[in-house]
Amino acid sequence: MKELTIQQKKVLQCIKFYIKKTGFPPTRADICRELGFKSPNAAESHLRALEKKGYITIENGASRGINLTENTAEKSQTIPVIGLVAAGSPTLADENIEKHIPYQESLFLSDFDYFLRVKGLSMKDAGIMEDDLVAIKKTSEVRNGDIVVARIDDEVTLKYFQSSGNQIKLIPANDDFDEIYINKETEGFFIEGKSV
Amino acid sequence: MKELTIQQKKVLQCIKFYIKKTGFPPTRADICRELGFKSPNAAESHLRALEKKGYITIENGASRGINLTENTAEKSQTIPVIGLVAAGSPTLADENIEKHIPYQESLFLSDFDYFLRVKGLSMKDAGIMEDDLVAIKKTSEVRNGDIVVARIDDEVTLKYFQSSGNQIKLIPANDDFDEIYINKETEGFFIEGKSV
DNA sequence: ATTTATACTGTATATATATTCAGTAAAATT
DNA sequence: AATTTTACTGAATATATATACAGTATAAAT
Repeated sequence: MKELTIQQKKVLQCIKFYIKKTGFPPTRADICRELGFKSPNAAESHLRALEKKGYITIENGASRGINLTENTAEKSQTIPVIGLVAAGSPTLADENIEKHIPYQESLFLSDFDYFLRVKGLSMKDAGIMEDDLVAIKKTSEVRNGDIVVARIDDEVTLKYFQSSGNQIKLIPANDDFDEIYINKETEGFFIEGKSV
Repeated sequence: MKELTIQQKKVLQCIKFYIKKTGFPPTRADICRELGFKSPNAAESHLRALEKKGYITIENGASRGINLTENTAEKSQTIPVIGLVAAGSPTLADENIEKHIPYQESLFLSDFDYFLRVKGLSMKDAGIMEDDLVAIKKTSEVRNGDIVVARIDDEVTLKYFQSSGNQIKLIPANDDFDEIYINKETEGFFIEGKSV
């Protein structure tokens, strides 16, 4: 497939993002708003270029008639892989990223932000073994029973989440490990995300 | 979530189908065309009902501003599971369906039509073991190297596909089994689908 | 018994939207 | 050196689209 220019890539990303956010494609005006163009024709021209290069199809006459071609929709993106080590990780800071791996967006539409490489066997009874990759979504909205990435100061662990009142229980899926009890308000305690 | 009426379900299905087909949501007029309504207000009313019941959100003023809510988009559907047995299966006829299993549409967007439960170990070197489920897409467009569901008269097997001219080779992934040679035009020979 | 929800047809309209035309200017290609 | 592509602004417009209003009729809920 023909290479895109930087601007064209921006427009394509803008379309993808807009669809992800709203559920439907943007209008010319929407693209202008997102990218700071002052004329709808700026968007129009880029769309026609993207169409010509085979990244999208445009239904003529239809509003929001933009369709990502199969190739574009499934265009492999990359997702960072982060190692679960004791001190301070995971963060998405560059120095913690093991590598980026390509993935088929269509296969993993349930959205997540990164893969966590598991160290240790504290979740082995949940089928999560050493060096497994767990898809993590960054969120602090977790429910009882969720497998969460919890940070206590500089230590980060993967555990089942169980909350009752102000008391939070972090439960490993391995009898050889102990449960952790912690208060919601504890300084330095934070839910980084959950497994999806 | 509040129950939908039959008509409302039809409209919701229509929206899902339209999005799958075109990549963007339908207009009121599109829905009317699909479902045979003669007034755009018929679609409008149904949309407002679907919105009220929480199945969609509508961006006011925007064209095609329909968004399936998370619950609706990920609404578990069911996929049939078919046992791979010698005589005549798999077909989607009711009597051959083991059961329907719910699945998260978002997790398996690469579309397929049914799961095939594998009997025997003829594909073991491809990592497909007895009782594994293989996702099958009904198609006769297959390429060399695809794992296909091939039917010869009443016998159905899962094999690698290799074609040269009119000659087709069906190759098992297990040295204990023999390759099958067959002519494209052979009566009773048919490619049912391929593994995805 | 009255209200509300469902399920439409039919008409009308403001506006959201695609799309064309006329330019300008720089960069890339031929 | 001439042409094409990229990358826009700015204005104009036909039409695609949402949406309100006026009805009709049946079923369900209160």
